[in-house]
Formats: sequence, C-alpha cells, structure tokens
Amino acid sequence: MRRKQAAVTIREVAKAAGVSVATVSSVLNGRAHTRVAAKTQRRVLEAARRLGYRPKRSAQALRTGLTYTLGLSVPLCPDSLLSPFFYEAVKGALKAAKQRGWLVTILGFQDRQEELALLQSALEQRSVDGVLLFDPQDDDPRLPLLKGRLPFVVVGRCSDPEVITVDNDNVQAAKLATQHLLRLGHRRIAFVHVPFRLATAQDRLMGYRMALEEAGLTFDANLLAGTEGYYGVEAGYQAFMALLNRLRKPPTAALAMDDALALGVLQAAQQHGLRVPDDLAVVGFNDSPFAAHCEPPLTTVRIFAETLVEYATDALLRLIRGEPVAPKRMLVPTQLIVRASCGAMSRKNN
Amino acid sequence: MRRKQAAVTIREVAKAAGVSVATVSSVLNGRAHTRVAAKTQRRVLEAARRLGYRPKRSAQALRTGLTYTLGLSVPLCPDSLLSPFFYEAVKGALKAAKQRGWLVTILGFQDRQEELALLQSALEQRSVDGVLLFDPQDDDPRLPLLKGRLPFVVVGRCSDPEVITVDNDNVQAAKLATQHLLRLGHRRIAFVHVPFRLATAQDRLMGYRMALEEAGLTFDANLLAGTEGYYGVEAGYQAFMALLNRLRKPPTAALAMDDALALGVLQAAQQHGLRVPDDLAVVGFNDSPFAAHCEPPLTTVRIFAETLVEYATDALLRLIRGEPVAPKRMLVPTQLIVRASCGAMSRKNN
DNA sequence: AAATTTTAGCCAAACGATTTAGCCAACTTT
DNA sequence: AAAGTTGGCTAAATCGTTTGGCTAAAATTT
Repeated sequence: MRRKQAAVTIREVAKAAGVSVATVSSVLNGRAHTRVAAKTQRRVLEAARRLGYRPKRSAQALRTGLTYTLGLSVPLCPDSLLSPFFYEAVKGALKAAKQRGWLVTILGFQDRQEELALLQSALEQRSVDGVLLFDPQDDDPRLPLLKGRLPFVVVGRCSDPEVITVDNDNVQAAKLATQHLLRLGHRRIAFVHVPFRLATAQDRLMGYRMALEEAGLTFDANLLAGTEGYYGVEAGYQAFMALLNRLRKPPTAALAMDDALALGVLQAAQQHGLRVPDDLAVVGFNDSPFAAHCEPPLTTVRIFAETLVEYATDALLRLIRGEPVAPKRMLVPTQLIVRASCGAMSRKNN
Repeated sequence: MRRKQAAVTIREVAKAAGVSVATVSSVLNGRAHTRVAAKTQRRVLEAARRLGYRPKRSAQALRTGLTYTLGLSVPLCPDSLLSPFFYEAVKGALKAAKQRGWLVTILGFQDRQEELALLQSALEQRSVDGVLLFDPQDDDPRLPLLKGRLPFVVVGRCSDPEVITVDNDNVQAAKLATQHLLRLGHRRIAFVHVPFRLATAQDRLMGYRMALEEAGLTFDANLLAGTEGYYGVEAGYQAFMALLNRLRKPPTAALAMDDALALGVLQAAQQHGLRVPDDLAVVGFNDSPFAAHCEPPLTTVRIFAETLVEYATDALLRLIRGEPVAPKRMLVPTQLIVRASCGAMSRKNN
C-alpha cells in the first residue's frame, strides 16, 4: 500500500518511441534549436501519451534552475481580520499561476523579522523563483535583501520607483467615499486611520484631503483619529472615543480606513449617544464579510484583492521570464458600496 | 540587477574544508553510515557556515525523491465565507511544517473535478510528498485516486477506517450547545443544517439528538430545517423561513450549523416578528468574525481550525516518513462561546 | 609479527530531466 | 563532381545532491 509505483521516465518514452531522450525532450518542449520530423514527433507524442509520461518537477528544477514555484509572503496574525484579504489573494495568485503550470507556496510569518529570515531562506535554498510581498513600508528591509537576487513584486504602494508594484487606487477610493459624504451634506468628516507609516494610510488621507479641498473646505487635522495599533474593532473604538472627547462638537460623518475600525466607531458613537446614521454617517473600507450584517449595515469601499494579486502574480511571472512588464506600477480601481450606515438609504426614503 | 550571484555548492564547501563532498554531506546530514572525526566535523561545519552554504532544494529533491513540500487541497469559492477557516488552516499547516523545514503549497480548486485533476497532476509530477484533504464525502473519489500512491490525511470525518483523519468533535460540540439551550429551559429546539451527505452535518445532528434524548425528550424531525445549498446567510434565511411557515407554533430556540446560517435565522425571525433572544434563542457555529458584532451578538461554538490542521499536518509528516501515526482518528474539542443571542446573558441579569 | 577489526573518509554512481556539440545523409549550389 | 547547406537525430555533459561500496590507516587482537 505504501509502495509508489515506479514513475515513467523520459528514457522509457524514448525507448518506446525508438528515439533518443534528446529528441523526446525536444518534441515535448518544442525547442526551436532542434527540429524534429513531423512523423517522429507524432511517434514521440503518442508514446508519451500512452505511457502517461509527465516530466518530474524536481529533475526539471535541477536542470533548468527554475522551481516553477512562487512564494506568497504573508503575515499570520492571531486574529483573523486579514483572512478575507488573504483568501482573495491566494485565489488571485493561483489563478495567474495555474494557467502556466506554476505552483504557489505560502511563506507565512509572525513578525517582520521572521519574514526576513524566511525570505533569506527561500533565497538560499532557491525554493521559489520569485515572491510576492505585501504591505510595504518606508525603508522596507525586504527590498535590499531581495534586490538583484530574487525577482519580486510588491502589492501596495512602495516608494522605490524601480520596484514593480500593484496597488488599489487608494487615493481615488478615499476621494470617492469622501465625496459621497460631502454630497450627502456633511461638512465635518472625521478620518479614522492607522499609522501614517503605512503607505495605504497616506494615500487614503490624500484622497480624503483632495475631496475636501476640491469642495472648497479646508482640511482640519483635528478631525483625524489615528490608531496606535493596527486595524481592529477595539482600535477604532479607542481612536474615535478619543476624538469625541476631544472635540466640542462631534463630526457628522466618519470615514474609517477599515470596516473593523468602522465597527469600533459605531460602538463609540452608540456609547456617546449618537445614532447612526441619523447623527453620524459612517463609511468603512474593504467590504468585510460582516459589513453587510452589522447594525446598521455598513457603507464601505470594496477592494478587489483577487484581481490585485492576480495582476501582481502575472507581473511576477513576466519578470521571472525576463519578459517586459508593462507598467511598473499598476492601480486597480475600487467600488463604493452604499448601505444604511451613511444615511444615503434613509434619505432616499424621505 | 537580474544576475543571480552564483550560489555556494557542496563542492566548494568540500574544497574549503579540504575534504570530499561525501564527507560534507555526511556531516551536514548526520548520517550513521559514515562516521566523521570530531575535528573534521568542526572544520566542515565552519567552512559551511563561513561560505553560507545551504543545500539546493531541487538537487536534494531529485536525489532523495522527496520535495519536502506538502499540498493543501482547498476549495476556492467565489464568496469568502470559508476564508477564516482557510486562514486558520494555513496557519496550522505552516506551524507544523515550518518546524521541520517543509514547505506548504496551495492546491486550490473551483470544483470537485478540478480537484481530482490537480491531485492527479501533483501525483504525476511528484510536486508534493503528501496532501491534506478537507471535507470528505461519502464515496469520496479522491481516496481511491491517492491510495497507495501519495500519502494523505483527511481533515474531517471519513468512513474509510484505513484513512488517517483529524476532526472536530462535532458530536460533542452539538451536544454541548444543545444542552446549553436545554438548560435555559428550551424544549422545542430547531436544528438548521446543511445536507446530510456531509459528515459534519451527520455528526452534529447526532449530538443534537443525543442531548435531547438524554434529557428525556423525543427527537422531532419536524424541527429540522435543511438547506439545499451550502452554508450562507440566504440559505439559512430560506430554511428557517420555511420551517416557521410549516409549524403551527414556532420553536423557542434554534441551533444552526454555521454562523452564516444563524444570521439567516436571525433575519427570518425578525421578519416573522420574533425577537431574539426573547422569543427565540439562537446558537451558531464556528465563531465567525462577524458573530461578535451582529445584532444581537451570536452565541456560537468555536472550533479550533488551526489546531485541527496542525495536528493533521503533523500526522501527514509522520506518515510520509513512515513513522507510526498514533491514533488513526483524532478528535479536537470545541468551545461554546456564550453571547447575547441565546438569552443566557439577559437571564443572568434578572 | 601477522591477522583482524575499527575508524575515517573518498570514489563514483545515481536521481531524471535539458541542452550543447557534432555526426551523417540528403540536398543544393557552383 | 566537389563543396557547402541543411535537416534530423544522437551522445554526452550537466545541474547539485546523497549514498553504497570501498580502501587506507590506525588500533586491536591473536
């Protein structure tokens, strides 16, 4: 039961077809160098099919120097806030990889340091031909480690202009969300954000400001509510509570950088006696699974993580093959999903 | 920038240490066959460290016949309901694999047929040394395909006694949840479930029945609300709505096989004019991210997917190495998480 | 001192593909 | 008819390890 049946090798195919292994390889890989007569080709193909021959990956890998495997370098947090993004990301990566017969392995890490060790290891063992990185930061130590040694593509915005990146159009996304609130008559819109060290936060702030300023309003830093930690309901609650306590007059709307943060805003608002959406309109980000089901259902900006990562993977594959990678930085648009929490729904009912 | 710097090979280490490659390999792999003097060992180790030698995976793979890679055969659904489970699963698999220096690749499929093709392919190309399968069904076609050809472990219950499985203790879980409701005084408890073709559904039904019967109640099939499709808010809504319309008197409690189904139950109840938890107590399963944040917060049974898959991966690794795998079937306990939706909270406040 | 055992380490053959260089016949060209 | 071309294929090298078999030298026994 444990014995593996001997697999078919290229040698056996060669023997069966009455040619040399070189010819078999030529036929199967369609090499330009050696042309093979049509008749011989047919014979080889037939023999390969009949014997059920599939080249052994590890032998190919050794000879060609390619593992035909991509690495996804992703954080493994204790909570599962990232899980929808992760799932979508894997779907996207697989979609792009599968078409070309590539595999995807997960390089999962707990902290930045472990990530570096993992990348280093992947590099040294040459276990992958390229990696996808997420969530770039200023002065990202991963880039110098990888540069010139292993092809990589970054998902998210990244200051280095050399690096190939694919990102959500966060500026546009925040701008549209803010404009939506402006259109509903709001003038004092809070922005609940994660630390600005993250590029995403910078971009969304940018979009928020642009919308305000294009509407003739001046940006007011007092309306910023920053979290210390990362995304998370509690973080949103704390940040918004602090904002409410700080201001004489509460804002009439809040744009949160993530649905979890928005949920925290909802809780803080409730505790502060503000009704949503009547006293406070709330807009989140990412269209998390719970966004449609919380009370009230959350207006949110949907991002297309699957598409994002699919593009990134495609670019990475090109990069590895040495093909030209069209634009060095790609932006994927987002979509505003209007639900009850911003008041647009009830307004329609008036 | 694209040039990879030539990697260090075992030959260079051998030269640097003034020994043969065989000796280097012996030292590094600690083979019993060839003993090496302590002094020489030190010299080799030092040379390897100094040069930063890491054996090339693909060469090892070719020579040893092992890829040191595990496959996770997981469904890729359009919606992201599975995403928390998937995330936890990957965490668990990586935790077990990483310790021993193994890699994990994702074999993601859209439908059963694609899964078979993928497994077949992995088998033929020998791209993984073993796979983890999820969600077994009756007469699962994956088992005959893999048996005797590729080691595998199944996550979930599986009728074949030969197969190594790791599963949640679903019987116990459903029993405890039901007992909780019984303790709160409920006597007419609905059970909202997915098709019984799935082993999980069978097991949870079993636990539900056991609790009822041990409490001296007779099982009433009229209180079953089955979905046609799989998990999903809409499915739960439909199933429970149908139940409510069918019965003269609504049940006072509902146990749903998943939080998404429970959410559907919540919606159906609301539409039917039943208040939760006052008129209807609701308990879900899986402690989904939204469970704590919906209205009212959902009492639910938490499962430990990470642990589950960690154990499964560990068993798989053992199986691959030919080590004995302790019990052929392992059960991981679950945990009831009490929130407002079952009424236990408000009761306490009386 | 010779025979035997043990220790320490080397040689060379795999593993299963890809790829380079070259051979031979047949066909063109001059 | 001699010289070059080309088409069609093969032999052999190669990728970087691991490992079974072997052999000197050293240690031990007879």
